[in-house]
Amino acid sequence: MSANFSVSEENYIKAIYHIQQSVDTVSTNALAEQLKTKPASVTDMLKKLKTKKLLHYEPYQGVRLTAEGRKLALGIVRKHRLWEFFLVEKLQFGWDEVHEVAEELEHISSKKLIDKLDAYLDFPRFDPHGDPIPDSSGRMAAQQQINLIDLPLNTPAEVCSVGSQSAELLELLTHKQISIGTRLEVKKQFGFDHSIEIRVKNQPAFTISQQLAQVLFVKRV
Amino acid sequence: MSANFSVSEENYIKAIYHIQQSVDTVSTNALAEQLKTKPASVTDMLKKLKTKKLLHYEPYQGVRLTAEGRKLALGIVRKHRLWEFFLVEKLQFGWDEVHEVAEELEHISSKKLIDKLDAYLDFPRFDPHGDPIPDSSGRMAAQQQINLIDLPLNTPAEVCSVGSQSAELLELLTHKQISIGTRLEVKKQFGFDHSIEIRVKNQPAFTISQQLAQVLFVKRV
DNA sequence: AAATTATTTTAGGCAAATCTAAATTTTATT
DNA sequence: AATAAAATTTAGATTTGCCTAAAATAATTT
Ligand SMILES: [Mn+2]
Ligand SMILES: [Mn+2]
Ligand SMILES: [Mn+2]
Ligand SMILES: [Mn+2]
Repeated sequence: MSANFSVSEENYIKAIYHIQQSVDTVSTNALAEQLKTKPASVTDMLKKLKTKKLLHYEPYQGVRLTAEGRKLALGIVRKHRLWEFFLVEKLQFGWDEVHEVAEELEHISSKKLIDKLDAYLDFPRFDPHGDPIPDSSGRMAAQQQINLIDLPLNTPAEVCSVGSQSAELLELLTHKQISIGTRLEVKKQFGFDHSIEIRVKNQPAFTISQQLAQVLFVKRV
Repeated sequence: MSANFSVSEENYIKAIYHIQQSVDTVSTNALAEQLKTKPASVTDMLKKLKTKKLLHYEPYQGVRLTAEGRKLALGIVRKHRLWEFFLVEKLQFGWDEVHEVAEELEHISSKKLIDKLDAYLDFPRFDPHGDPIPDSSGRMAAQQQINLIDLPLNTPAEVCSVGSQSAELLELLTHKQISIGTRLEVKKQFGFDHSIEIRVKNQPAFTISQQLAQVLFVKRV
């Protein structure tokens, strides 16, 4: 029961899982880009993971996780998000500095460890970026985040994650005084450049670009 | 600054450090046994670690850590013991089930993580087995444990670790009602078979074999 | 439909970490 | 000192995960 997979294999499975959230079938190139590796290396790994029955793969046809592959992916996502929660809630990390560390911690194999950590943290349902945490049987709450672009007018919402951690984005967010937890609503949408006008608390409304809105994720409050 | 070492390299460095606690220079065979690998593999790795200046090695001469190697070893030992403390104190693991998990956790690379964990745990000085935890600059308390064989007569002491976790040993300890934290003193030593008579609390004294005494470590209280 | 372009796979190679078997060196014993 | 035994190293393979360059296939454009 429950084989042991390498860090590389786990990273592939998790990446496929994430890409499958938006497309049905995952291409070799998409995986190579996500994993910062080359398409030829991806093909090699796909052949191996197929023999391990973690995914469906036919040459040139792209790839989809099997039920078993999805189960493995959910286990890794669970570990990743629980560790992120731990780092922020207990160790006082900032939400923008936990990802890389969790990228390593998610590969610690002990199931007992992660279940005890879950209990210690009091079974959190969302990680510091607002993403739902699968429970020990792989179930999780529906994604509550939507892109700021898709938030209807005059609907109060709260920023719960950002789609990038680049220094340039963080600089802009700092200047605009937007951070995780900021309450806002959209007052106007401009079709010409897809910029939107938002209002934070009772301050005067201001405009943000399409590019910025696209990396902001919010949930209704 | 501060290069990045593989899990394998780190395990070798830590093993050499531990063996050097009892002998000055570490043999290829001793390392192979400790790491459950073959002497030929050890030789390969020693050549590599030598080029990385972590140890002094001349063919057939055995091996000793350099200052840099020792520093790396202390960092790994620090991580191992802090994680063990975390697992026992926060996650309610038993002291006898933390070693394997810590064996993985000790290779998580973030220095910030380990320093924040240290602070969160309130800078513990000893791990659940009574072994001292190096601080962030590599300093640690002197080893306070001594072998039960070496405890003088009529000196109150407390069991703080056992030299093995075999099921057979644990069965015997359970039967004798000895566990981590048990207070005892040695009442008699028998030269013939090196068995010793000990007394736990106010119960009647009883005898334990040399083999058992040799795997029990205590500190004076 | 043919040609061009993009995607994906194959072929061949490399570095890390391991192994077995054979050769070498050191240590212990006669 | 010579021999036997033990420890260690070398030689040659293997597996994993990655790479580049070339070939094959699929998708798009003319
Ligand atoms: Mn990872
Ligand atoms: Mn997250
Ligand atoms: Mn280890
Ligand atoms: Mn310990």
